[in-house]
Amino acid sequence: MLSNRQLLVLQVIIDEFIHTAQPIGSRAISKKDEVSFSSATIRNEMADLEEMGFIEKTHSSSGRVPSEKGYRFYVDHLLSPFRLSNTDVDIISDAFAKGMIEFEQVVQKSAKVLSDLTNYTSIILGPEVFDTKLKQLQIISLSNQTAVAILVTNTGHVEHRSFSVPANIQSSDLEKLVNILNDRLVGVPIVQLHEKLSDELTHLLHKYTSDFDAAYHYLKGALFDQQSVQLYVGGKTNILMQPEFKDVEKIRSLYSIIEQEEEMAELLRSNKDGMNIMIGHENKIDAMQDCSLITATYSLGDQQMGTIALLGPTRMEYSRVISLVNMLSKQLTNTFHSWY
Amino acid sequence: MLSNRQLLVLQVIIDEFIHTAQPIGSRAISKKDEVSFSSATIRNEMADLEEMGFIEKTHSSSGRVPSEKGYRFYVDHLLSPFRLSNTDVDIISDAFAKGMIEFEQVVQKSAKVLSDLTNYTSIILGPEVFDTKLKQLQIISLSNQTAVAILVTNTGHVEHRSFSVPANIQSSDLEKLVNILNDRLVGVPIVQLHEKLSDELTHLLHKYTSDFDAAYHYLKGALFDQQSVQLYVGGKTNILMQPEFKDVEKIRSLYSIIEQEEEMAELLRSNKDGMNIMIGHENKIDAMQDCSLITATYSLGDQQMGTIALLGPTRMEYSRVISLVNMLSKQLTNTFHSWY
DNA sequence: ATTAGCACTCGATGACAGTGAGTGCTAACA
DNA sequence: TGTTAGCACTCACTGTCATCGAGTGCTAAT
Repeated sequence: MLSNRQLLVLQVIIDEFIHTAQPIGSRAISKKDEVSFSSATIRNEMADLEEMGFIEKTHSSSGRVPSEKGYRFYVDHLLSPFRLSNTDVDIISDAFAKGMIEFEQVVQKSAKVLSDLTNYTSIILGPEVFDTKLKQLQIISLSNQTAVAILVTNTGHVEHRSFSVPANIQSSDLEKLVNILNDRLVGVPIVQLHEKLSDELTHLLHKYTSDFDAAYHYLKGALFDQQSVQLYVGGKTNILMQPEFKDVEKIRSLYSIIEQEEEMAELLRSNKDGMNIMIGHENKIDAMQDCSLITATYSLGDQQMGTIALLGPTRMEYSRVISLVNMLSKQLTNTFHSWY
Repeated sequence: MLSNRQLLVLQVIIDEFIHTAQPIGSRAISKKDEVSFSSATIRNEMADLEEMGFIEKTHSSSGRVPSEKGYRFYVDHLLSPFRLSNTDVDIISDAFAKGMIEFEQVVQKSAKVLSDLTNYTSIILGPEVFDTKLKQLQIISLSNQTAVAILVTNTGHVEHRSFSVPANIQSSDLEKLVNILNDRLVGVPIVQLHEKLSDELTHLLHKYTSDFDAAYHYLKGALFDQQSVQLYVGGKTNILMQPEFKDVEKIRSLYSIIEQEEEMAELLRSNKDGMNIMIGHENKIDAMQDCSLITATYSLGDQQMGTIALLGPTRMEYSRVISLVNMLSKQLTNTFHSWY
């Protein structure tokens, strides 16, 4: 395979390019302390590395730039275990130090910390609701015609929705309905809630007046209309600071992808457990072909819960970034674990 | 002041520039149907208009471009009452047609519609809570150590916050506390809630065990910690489509302003009732000096409630945009009015 | 008062040469 | 045989120069 010297040269090229975003020439490499060969020797090695597809020229007499295959090799074989700086560790610890209780809060904070530390864009797929159970259902009348339905889960998640109450339904009817629903549904996993609500209760409700039917209809609409994906994005504008995105068109296409929450969620969900690194064209999505996407799952117990991701240019500070994503996913897992 | 012909020329220049974003030459103007003078005549008028500061050259032999003073004159004196197209009206009506009940929902939708229709960025300052009253307070225990506090207003707004319960507080204590609080606080305007909570209840609570003190402390923290500004932004990426923003640096500074919610809210709040148009340097904020900001207030009864704003380049389609902002603010006012 | 005509300005475009950072190759060397 | 010095070559980049054309301002004719 690759000689030690070739490994060294490749490593230097990628390390350097990651920081300067400029093609690297043989002379620059030979001047590095850890390299003790002349530029001519380096040139030979570089020609070989290019032939093998690990590096590329931008034009016939330019320095070399890592190819996607180069990056892939780099993350697979050349990454030395990276020690996060104390400040990095401190910042993350601090973020988790304050007693946070809500999923949303924790995840939001994580997204912010991750994007701030990396200057890339973080995307976190919020905790999926596999294990989440209904804690309480409430309906509060606001006026004769309006009411707000509130759903609380055992994880502290609160979902609410206002709806208009048809004239023929009394607020006392609603109360009764809610009582029945609470009796039957508290403790039911959220994912089964819709089903349970339909299956078990439809006939039960029919025992009572037909008003319940209408009420049920409205309530269902109120609670299950919007299946909201929990996607938290941090540092969206960090993309603008990367030199590879000085083209407004690129930025636009990337933003429009990120904003398609359903697709992004699907993309993140599709990753396997643990850490995943997608480099350039390994990403299916067109607008991401100049980007790398690093994902890691976090979990509650043995249930996978969500995904934490970082989106940046292929020229990414992989070693540090991987450690950060790793640490954050562990922190999330720990935090959630400590709650139950 | 300005002769009719000068008015005509100025109008043509601005109308044209708004659509092409290119400097306009005398020949182009003279070829317009509504203009029946030779290019030489136009040139003389343009020289005068320039001397008066309404138009500018980008270089010594270029066509003319409107100055900020020109835009100001245009919106003050040259805007013909604009009839919105049927599709525009339909889209807005449709958006409000579906029975929406929550402030958030309505405002969010408005922001989206406005930015979609204009291709600019809309910013809506959500309904301020002057008239909003507490409808109900709830505390739901999630586990021994955690609970979620839920606050519902008469406007259907739901605010919630999880918090950890100190070991020495029983969930029954919390229940009692909430009962007391509800007795005393339901119907109290949200703005006074904090004050009322401190003033009236502190001594009352002392009657009971000191545990209440701690519970009160936690509850207060849970409910009043974050005074969240309700700022809804729509079409943030529309900025990227404007030719005046092909410079990434400009985009960044603009985004960073928009993201400073507190400042933006303050800016929007500072506008007087009715419609306001700020052109270029009339905006205090540096990053907005190439932009125009159109704001309009919407209201509930005679209480001012919030502000709807549209941010675009100074080269803005003023006539249509003003009508749209106007219509939307009216729609918001109507909608909210119909609720009470 | 209007306009035709003309000299002038200046950004944009393309051709061209010079520069320099980089390469590949060859021949000399340890 | 692996390494390196040397050299010819490539090509992006920069600055200069001429050309072009859209536009102006001014003057003189109508």
